[in-house]
Amino acid sequence: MKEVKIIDHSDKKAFLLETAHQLFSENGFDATSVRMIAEKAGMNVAMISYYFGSKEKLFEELLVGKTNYMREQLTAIVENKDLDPWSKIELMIDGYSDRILTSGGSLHKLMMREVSLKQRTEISNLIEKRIMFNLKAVHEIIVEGIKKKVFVHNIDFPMLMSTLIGTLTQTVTSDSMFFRFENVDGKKHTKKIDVNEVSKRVKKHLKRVFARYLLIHPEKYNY
Amino acid sequence: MKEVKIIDHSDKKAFLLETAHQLFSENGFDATSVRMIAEKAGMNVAMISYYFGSKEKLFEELLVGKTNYMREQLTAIVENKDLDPWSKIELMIDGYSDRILTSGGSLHKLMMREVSLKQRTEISNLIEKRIMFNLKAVHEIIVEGIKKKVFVHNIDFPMLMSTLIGTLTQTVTSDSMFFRFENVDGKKHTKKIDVNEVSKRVKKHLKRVFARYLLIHPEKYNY
Amino acid sequence: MKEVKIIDHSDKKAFLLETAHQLFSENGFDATSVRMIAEKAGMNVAMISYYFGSKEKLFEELLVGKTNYMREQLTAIVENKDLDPWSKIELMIDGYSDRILTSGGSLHKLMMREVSLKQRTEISNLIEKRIMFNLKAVHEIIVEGIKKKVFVHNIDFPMLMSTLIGTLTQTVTSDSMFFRFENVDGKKHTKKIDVNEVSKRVKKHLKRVFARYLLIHPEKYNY
Amino acid sequence: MKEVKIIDHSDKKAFLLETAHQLFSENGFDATSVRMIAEKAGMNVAMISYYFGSKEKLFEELLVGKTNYMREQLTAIVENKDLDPWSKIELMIDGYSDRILTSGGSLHKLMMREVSLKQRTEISNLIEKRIMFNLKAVHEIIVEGIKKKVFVHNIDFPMLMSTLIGTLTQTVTSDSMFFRFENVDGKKHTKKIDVNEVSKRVKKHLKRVFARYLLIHPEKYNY
DNA sequence: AATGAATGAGCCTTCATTCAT
DNA sequence: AATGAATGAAGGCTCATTCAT
Repeated sequence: MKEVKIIDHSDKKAFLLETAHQLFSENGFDATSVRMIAEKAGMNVAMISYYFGSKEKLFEELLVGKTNYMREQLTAIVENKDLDPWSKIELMIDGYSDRILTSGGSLHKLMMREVSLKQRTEISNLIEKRIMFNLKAVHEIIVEGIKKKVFVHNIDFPMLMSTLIGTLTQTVTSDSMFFRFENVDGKKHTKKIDVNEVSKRVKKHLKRVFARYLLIHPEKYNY
Repeated sequence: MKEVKIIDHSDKKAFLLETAHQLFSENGFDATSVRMIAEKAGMNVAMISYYFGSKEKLFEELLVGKTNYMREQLTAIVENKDLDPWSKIELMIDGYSDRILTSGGSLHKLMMREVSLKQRTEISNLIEKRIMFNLKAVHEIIVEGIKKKVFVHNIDFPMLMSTLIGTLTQTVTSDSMFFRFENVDGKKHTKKIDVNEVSKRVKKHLKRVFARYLLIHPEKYNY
Repeated sequence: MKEVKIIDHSDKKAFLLETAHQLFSENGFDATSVRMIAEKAGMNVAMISYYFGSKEKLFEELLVGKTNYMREQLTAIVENKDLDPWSKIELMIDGYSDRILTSGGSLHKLMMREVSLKQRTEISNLIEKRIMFNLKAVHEIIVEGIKKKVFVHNIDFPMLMSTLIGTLTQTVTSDSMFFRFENVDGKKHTKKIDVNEVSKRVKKHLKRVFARYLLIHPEKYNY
Repeated sequence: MKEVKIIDHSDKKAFLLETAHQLFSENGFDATSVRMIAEKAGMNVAMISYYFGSKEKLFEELLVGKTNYMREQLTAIVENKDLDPWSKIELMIDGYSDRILTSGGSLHKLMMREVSLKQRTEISNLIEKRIMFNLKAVHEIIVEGIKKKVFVHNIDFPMLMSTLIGTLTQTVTSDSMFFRFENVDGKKHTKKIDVNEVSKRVKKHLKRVFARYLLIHPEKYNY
C-alpha cells in the first residue's frame, strides 16, 4: 500500500524564507547567493526560482511577511480611544524599538541598506511604501495631540520622523560602537552592553527627546 | 634652464578616485565593478590594481581622503577658546550637516552601509575608527558644558550621538520620502524640496533637539 | 514496467577528466587553463567548478584515479607466495615500466614536475604519499630477499629507489634524446625508436642493474 | 662639478640574472613573474625586456652561464692521459653529483622540468643540446674503456645515461622523501639527512651501480 | 512538483610587454 | 640609458537563472 505524503508544501517555502532571512541579515542581499540559501535549507538551487521567480522576489515576499505585525500594532494604538496622545507616542516608541531591535535589528538594517542603495527599485519602493504607511499612523497621533493642545504646534514632522527612525537605525548599526565612550559622568562602561539594556536606554532616550520636543508642558514628565 | 613639468601624474589617480566615488555612491560597493570604474574613467582595468592594489584599497583611500576635512574642522571648534559650549554644539551640528548632506550624502550613506554590513572588516573598522575619532571631539564639548553648568548632567551620550548621526543619515537616506507628508500644520509641501532647504531644516531641527536635551535653561534660546 | 536509464551521468565528468589529462600532459598544470579544458571538452567553463570544485581538485581526482591500478598490482605481487624474491623484483620492474611509459609517460612526468615544483602543496603531498605507499611494497620484497639470503644485505634502499624511479623518469623525459647517440658498439640507431623497443630496453636494463646490485649470485642470471 | 657614475652597467644585468636564478629555483619559471624579479632586484620591470628582450631570453642566458663550468670540467677529465677509464668514470660521477646537488639541485630541477615540459621549445632545445654535449664526453670514456678491455662490451649507453642523470635528478627531486624509509638493515634514519651525507651516498651508490654494470672484473673494487 | 545539470555573463586580479619621456 | 605608466589579454572562479527530465 502506497504511503501518502502529508507534507504541507508551503512548509518548504516558509523554511526557505526563514533561511533567506537569516542569511540576508548576516551577509546582506548581494553577498548572499541563492546557492547559500538553498544549501543551508537543504534544498535545490532551482527551488528559489521555482517558488519565488527570482532572488529579488524572494526578498520582497520576505519583507512583506516580516513587516505586517508592526503595521497592525500601530493601527491598534492610533485607534485606541482610551489613550491620550502622549501615551500613544510612548507606546509607539516602545513598539518601534522592540521591532527594530529584534535579533540585532538585522532585518531593519537590511531594509535601510536597500532604501539607501535605491538600486533594486522594486524593493526600495516596497520598503518605502511600508515605512510611509506606518508613519502615517504616527502623523495622526501628533495631529491629534496638537488639536488637543497637548503638543506644541510648530513641529517639523518629517524631521522628527528622521530622528525617530534614524536614532533607532543608528543604534542597531553602530552596535556597541558608541558605547565604547565612557559616559559624560566619567563612569566607564565596564559591563558588556546587553541587548535588553540597550532596548531600555533607547526607549528612555527617545521618550525624553520626544517629550521635550512635543509637549507644551514637558516638566510634568520627569524625563 | 631646466624645464618644469606641469603635468601632475596624480591627476589620473585622482580622477579614478572621483569616478569611483560617484559609482560607489550610486550603486554601492558590491554592485560597482572595477570594469565600470575604469570604463567610465576612460582607463584600463589594470590601472586600479596598479594605482591602489585592489578595489578595497581604492575604497579605503577614498574614505580617508574624503573624511579628513571634517576631522580638522571639528578639532578647530573644540580648541577654540572664544566659544561657549553651546555655540560649539551649534557649530558642530552645522559642520556635520554640511559634510553629510554634501552631494546628497552619497559618501556618508556609502559609509554607513558598509558599517552596517560589517562584511569587509578592514573597511568597517576604518570607518568606525574615523567616526569614533570625530565623536571624541563632541564628547569633549559636552563634558566642558557640564563642568561650566550650562548643560544638564544626566546625559546619555552614546544615545545622543545616535540621534545626531542617525537623524542626519536618515535625512539623506529617506531623501525626500518623509517630505511627502503634508506637514502637521496642514500645509502641503508643494514646492520640490531642494537641498538647501533640507540643510536649513535639519540644522534647525537638530539644534532644537539638542538645546532641549542639553541645556539647563533652553528657554533662553528660541528653538 | 519501469524504464531503466542507460545514461551514465558521470560520462561528462569522466570526459572532462580525460581531456584535462591530455592537456595537462601536453602543457603542464599552470599552462593549461580551465577555459582550454572546457573548450576542448565542448563544455562550459563553469562545469569544472561544478564537478570538481576547482582546477586543483580536478587534478587531484585525476591523480588518484590514474594511480590506483599500480597500487593494486604491486600489492598482488608482494602477497603472491608462489614467487621467489627476485621474480617479484622482475615483475615489479615490469609493472612500473609499463605504467610509467604509458602514453609517453605524460602523467608520470606531470606528477614528477609537480613534486619537483613543490608549489601546490596539496598536490605535492598527495603524489608523495602515493609514491611512498607503492615503494613500501618494494621495500617488503627486498627485506624478504635479504632474509632468504638471496639478496646482499648492504643495500642503500633510498638510493636504489632513486635509481628505479629516476631511470624511468629520465627515459620518458629525455624521450628519444639519449638515443641520438650511436651506441658504444659503433652501430648507429638508424630506425626510429618506437615505444615498444624502449619499453623492452628499459626493463632489461633495470633488471640487469638490479640483479648485479641485489643478488648474491648474479652469475646465475644472464643479465 | 658633476659626479661621474662609475657603475659597471653589466653589474645590473648580472644581478638581475642572479635574482632570477634564485626565484626560478624557488617557484619555477611560470610562477615567477618579471615583476617579482625586478622588485627583488630593486629595479624597474621594464629592465628585463630592456636587457634581455623577454622573460624567456633571460632564462636562456641564465642557463648558458650556469652550465659552462660542467662542460669544461668534463672535457678536462676525458683528455687527461694519466687516468685509467674507471678513474675517469669515478671523477665524472663526482663532478656530476657535485654540480647537480649544488644548492639543493634547484637549477637542475628547473632544467629538467623545462625539458620534461617541452613547451618553450627554444629553452628545451637549448638544454637538451647542453646535456647531450656533456654526455658525449662520457661516451668517449666508455668507448675507451671497452677498447682497453676494462669495460664489458654489451653496454646500453642511452639507458645507462638515464640511470646516471635520472638517479641524480630523483635524489634532488624527492628530497628527503625516500629517506623516510627505515633502511633494509632495520636501522631507522634518526638523524636529519644533511646535504653532505646525501652527496656521499649518491656518489657511492652510483659508483657501485656503474662498477657492477661496466667492469669486467668488478670484484677488484669493493663496492 | 521538483531537481541535478548546464549555461553564459560577469567578477577581481595578474600577467609580460610596450610606450612616452 | 633607464623608467614609471599604461595596456590588453588572460587567469580562475562565482553568479542567478534555465533546461531537460
